[in-house]
Amino acid sequence: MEKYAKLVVRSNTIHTDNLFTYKFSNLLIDDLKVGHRVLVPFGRGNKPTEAFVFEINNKVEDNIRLKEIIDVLDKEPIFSKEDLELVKWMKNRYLCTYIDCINLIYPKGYKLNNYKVAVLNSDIRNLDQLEIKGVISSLNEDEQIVVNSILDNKGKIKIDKLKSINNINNILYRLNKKNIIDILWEYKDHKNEKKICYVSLAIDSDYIDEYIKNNKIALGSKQKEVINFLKYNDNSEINDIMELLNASKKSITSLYDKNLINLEIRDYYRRPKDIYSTDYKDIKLNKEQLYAVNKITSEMFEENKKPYMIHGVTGSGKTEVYMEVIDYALNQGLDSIFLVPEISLTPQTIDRLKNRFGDIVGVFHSQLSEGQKHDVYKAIKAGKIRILIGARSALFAPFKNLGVIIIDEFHESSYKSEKNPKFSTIEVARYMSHKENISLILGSATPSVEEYYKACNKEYELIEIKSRANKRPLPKIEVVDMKLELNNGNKSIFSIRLQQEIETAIKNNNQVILFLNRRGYASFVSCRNCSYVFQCENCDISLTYHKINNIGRCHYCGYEKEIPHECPECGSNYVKPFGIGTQKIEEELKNIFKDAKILRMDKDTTSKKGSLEEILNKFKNKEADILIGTQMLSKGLDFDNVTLVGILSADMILNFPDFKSFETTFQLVTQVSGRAGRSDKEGKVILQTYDTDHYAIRRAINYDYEGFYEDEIKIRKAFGYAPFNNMVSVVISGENEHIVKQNAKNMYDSIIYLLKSRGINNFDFILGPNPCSISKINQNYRWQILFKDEDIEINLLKGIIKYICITKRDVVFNKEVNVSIDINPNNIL
DNA sequence: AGCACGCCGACT
DNA sequence: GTCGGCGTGCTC
Repeated sequence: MEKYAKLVVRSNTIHTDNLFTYKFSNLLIDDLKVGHRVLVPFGRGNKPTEAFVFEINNKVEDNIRLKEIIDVLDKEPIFSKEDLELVKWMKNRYLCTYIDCINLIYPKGYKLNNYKVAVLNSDIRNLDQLEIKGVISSLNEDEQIVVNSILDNKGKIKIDKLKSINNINNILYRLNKKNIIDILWEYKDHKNEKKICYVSLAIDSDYIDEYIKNNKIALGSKQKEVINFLKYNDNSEINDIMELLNASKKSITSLYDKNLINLEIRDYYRRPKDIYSTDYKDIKLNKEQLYAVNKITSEMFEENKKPYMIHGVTGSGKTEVYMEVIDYALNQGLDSIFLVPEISLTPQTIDRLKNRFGDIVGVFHSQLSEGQKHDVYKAIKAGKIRILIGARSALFAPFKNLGVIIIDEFHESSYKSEKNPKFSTIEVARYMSHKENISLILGSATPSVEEYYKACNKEYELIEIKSRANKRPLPKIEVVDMKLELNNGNKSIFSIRLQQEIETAIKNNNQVILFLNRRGYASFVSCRNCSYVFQCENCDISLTYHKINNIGRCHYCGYEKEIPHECPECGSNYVKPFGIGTQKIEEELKNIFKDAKILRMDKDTTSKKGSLEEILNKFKNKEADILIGTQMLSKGLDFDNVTLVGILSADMILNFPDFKSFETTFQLVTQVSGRAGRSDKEGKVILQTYDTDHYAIRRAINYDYEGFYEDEIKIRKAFGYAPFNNMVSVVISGENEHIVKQNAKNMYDSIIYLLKSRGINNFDFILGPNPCSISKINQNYRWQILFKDEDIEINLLKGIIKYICITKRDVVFNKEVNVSIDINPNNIL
């Protein structure tokens, strides 16, 4: 009997993004299942290629010549039926390729090792020595060299090894034509699975010396050392022993031959190191927290339950609620996924989980190496990890009995992926929770307006936590009008009020956090004479000034340039940095508070591994009075001794050209303010702004989320933004500006043509084509067309975009442009 | 994409 | 006749 498999091959292009049909023979018929990873010959050269089985059928529709599956790559299928459904759903939802989705669910720990070989043709192989010699002598010199090297290598050689020979491709081609050699693909199955050898004593440590003496076993001095070492460190890794005792592998394995030790090969699981540490506190839940826990745990096994949204003020102890829920699930045999916006910014949360649950807590995020990802993947499959904390990609961990998904600070933009597939973590989690009856919990002090709207429409079970866990009131937020400040002659970045408060705080031995949403020293450098602005050479972005090396740096591509004293345009000496960044804050602060110890936390000071933890630890240990930072300090940090938070310029985000900027401002002000007064000490917040009347500011200083929501939702409705409409962004980019522009226009025309043919004549829902706000990144010009699903059904709209951008890609677009589709993008720059 | 093949012009 | 470069077209 013969069966047929439809599968997806690993090939990084939309041109092969299809299900391909292969047949497979009796050999595999019992072993091969849907979800298996297999090896298939692919393309004209039949290159061995990794592939994923999506369907298995007994019949095949049309009689195209089918190739045969070579091999099954794993014992068990790596994907469940649900996984494959999820892949198909995501592909359709985000208009990406199968492989994009597969890469999320299955880390590419496995590398196929492909190579081409030249072998003697079977006709030649069957000849006797003398006849072969005859054939060889009929060849030219080059050909003889090649055939002889094949003969020297037992009739088969890797083509790579012949590369030093001139014109090798042609020689091989000719030999192949003359029917002397065949050229074939071969592969080596190289699994990226580290194994580690563990060494233990075969005899009880108390009796081993006696055993050696009685049996008259002769040992070298190194071997004696090893035995002694094992007496106190039984079950050690062989590598450690070799390193610590400077022993050779042979000296250890010969102990095995003498029956003194056991060797055991086990999977090696690299645990990421923890640097940050907190003290364990025994915490009693308050009424509201208990209600939340009971609500969620009591419904855990109910079908068709709604996802939960916990709206709890900052410091309301949401993490405690999550941990209780995880604990309950654990006791019921269910595993949990705990998602955080960015793993590197949440050492405190990781630590709390590890403190409470120990070794079964795993950490997963996209900065792990492929090997490390694979380790975590395997540990989860083996049941060694029951709770996984991680960034958005952790959502796809291969738990068998997943019971709980928590999305903490779910309003954060990092939950929307910017890479293919450009998925929304909340959307995918809701899909999974619905399909597999998982308890989904979204938590935030400042829910996104979109999701809160859905909660109001009863799509979520809304749980409010209004009291802070420590029963302290939220810190009072005081607004300082920077216009007045300027009128009164204060040109500094710091208002008089803020300076006073900083001084008081330091005097009382308390700590201060200052927040500014821009790193670097100055936002741009320009000439006062001719208003020339220093720009990145690769991007349409002005360079941010970094004073340390007197350089301008592009925050998009990393381009750096030394800033000259003279203007390259007009030659004047009036080149000056403008705007403020965290570096400048630090500098000015040092001038005002000469004795204060200051730490700065932004992307520039935390890029080195462990440096973030170092800064946090230093601040926690009161080695500094003031911590200056960007966004990254708004997230969940817990410092007992901070009594003052200064928000230096709330306008920076407010004036950002994006429909979400008011929401972002409200969220940041609330989140940053929440860093003050987290323990027994009362906290205070000073907020500096030029726009004291803006509703985002006014609502934020009163901690009035509902009020802000009411204001904001009206605006969203009036302008047709989320949650009332979906938005689809298509960005066309490439090195040739003219072709990019032409292609964008081409796409627009094609879409108009298609819409007209369907009787649609109102094109108001299409914006563009226009150059993107950032019209060039990394030497690539960018044009954009934006769509809203106003007056058009979202699936029709997506169908049309899919048809133009994917199905008819080669007709509409040039080969050298890149087309990127984003459903509900975070920003439209 | 990435691979193989074929066409063409240059060179011996 | 031989060599190597590039353009083209397909992938069960």
